[in-house]
Amino acid sequence: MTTLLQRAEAAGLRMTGHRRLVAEVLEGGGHPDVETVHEAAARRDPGISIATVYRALNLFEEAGLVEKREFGDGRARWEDAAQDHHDHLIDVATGEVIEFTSPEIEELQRRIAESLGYELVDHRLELFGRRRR
Amino acid sequence: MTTLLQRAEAAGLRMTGHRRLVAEVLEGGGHPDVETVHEAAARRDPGISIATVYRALNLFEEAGLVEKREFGDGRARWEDAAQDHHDHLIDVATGEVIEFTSPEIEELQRRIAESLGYELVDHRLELFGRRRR
DNA sequence: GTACGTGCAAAGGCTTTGCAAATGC
DNA sequence: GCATTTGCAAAGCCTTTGCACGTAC
Repeated sequence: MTTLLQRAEAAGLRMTGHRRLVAEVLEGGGHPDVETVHEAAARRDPGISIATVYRALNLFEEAGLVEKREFGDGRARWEDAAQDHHDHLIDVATGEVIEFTSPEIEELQRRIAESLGYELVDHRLELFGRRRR
Repeated sequence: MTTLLQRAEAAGLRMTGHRRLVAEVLEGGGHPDVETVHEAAARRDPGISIATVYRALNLFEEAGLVEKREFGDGRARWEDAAQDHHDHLIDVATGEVIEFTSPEIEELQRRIAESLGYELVDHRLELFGRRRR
């Protein structure tokens, strides 16, 4: 299992201290927004600016190493793209994000796109739910 | 079949001339962004400001009459909520938005949420595709 | 030494908002 | 008349960017 850092180096990116920090934060998992990534990185190197975090995230995204998500609250969330593909369920009460996978849904989506005359290149699926008591 | 205007009145909203214009534009269908709604409304009454369009759309949304969509390009798109529920396929080459419905996917989503211990309250599904030749 | 990375502050894009004037009922 | 709506411009929020300075190799 390769780390984000290893994949970034394999992609030919120059991995400076700051970029390493951002990569390590993302490896911590979750779906942090930019500010959260910045705070976590700044805990280890207070010198890192938020502009650098933005630039690093965009750089990683262009290289296909991380994924940008929009959950509808106006700011982007980021996650390591190394993991298997998954979708998200957002707890409407707490904002908690739960990951899940469903080969069935993936296949159904592909078939729907096809029936409309399209080749599926990407998709976005978010469920919003309320925890059952 | 009720119009957006009729539903807005039924909801107790004061439907001024400007709000009527915004409602009529949305009834024209499609997935217009705010600027597009404003342009269309201003064609009929050049006096309407974009602030009023924003306020009308948010008002309608709070009343559950229209839906706000985010397709990842940074601006919101709006549509009349009267129609049957549907999802969207976005043509990655042209940005064209195609609506579709799939009871199978709806049901699958409900079951997935349930298996995670959640009651599904909403969802968002967008497919991104490339037209097949 | 040259290209690249970074901090800072300014600017950009979309959206909201404070305020005074206009409008609806 | 009085509350609500509206236009305008300013401000807010997230994100990007210009520029000068630092750093990597």
